[in-house]
Amino acid sequence: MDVNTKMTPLQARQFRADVLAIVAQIPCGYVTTYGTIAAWAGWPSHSRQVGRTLRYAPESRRLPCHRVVNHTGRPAPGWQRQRTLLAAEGITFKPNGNVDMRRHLWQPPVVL
DNA sequence: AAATTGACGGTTA
DNA sequence: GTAACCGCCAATT
Repeated sequence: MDVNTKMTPLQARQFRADVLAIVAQIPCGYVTTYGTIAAWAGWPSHSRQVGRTLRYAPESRRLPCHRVVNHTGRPAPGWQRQRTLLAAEGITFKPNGNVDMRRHLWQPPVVL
């Protein structure tokens, strides 16, 4: 689709669905970033919308949304429990409290 | 309609 | 390593 035009409501609905589907694929012990998810969903400049989607994502989906951090490895602001959940999966942190992205960053499989 | 906000990304100093 | 910016865009005020 045309990435230079505003999202139609239909596209926004599809985007949110794609975001949730991608999050569901993040393996245990790994994390990915908002920007990565946005790009794989087909809207590379919509990383903020990924964050909004996950914030409003219902618990009933039981998605591993704690495995999504920003590009510096910083956990979501105002959600202290996320760090506990990540640590329980074996995620290691840098001295500054961010996720060690070099070890745990997951990227969706490249389509050849 | 205009300004602000935010679970963000990237560059520069 | 940190901090200050700038770009981004739907939702909210």
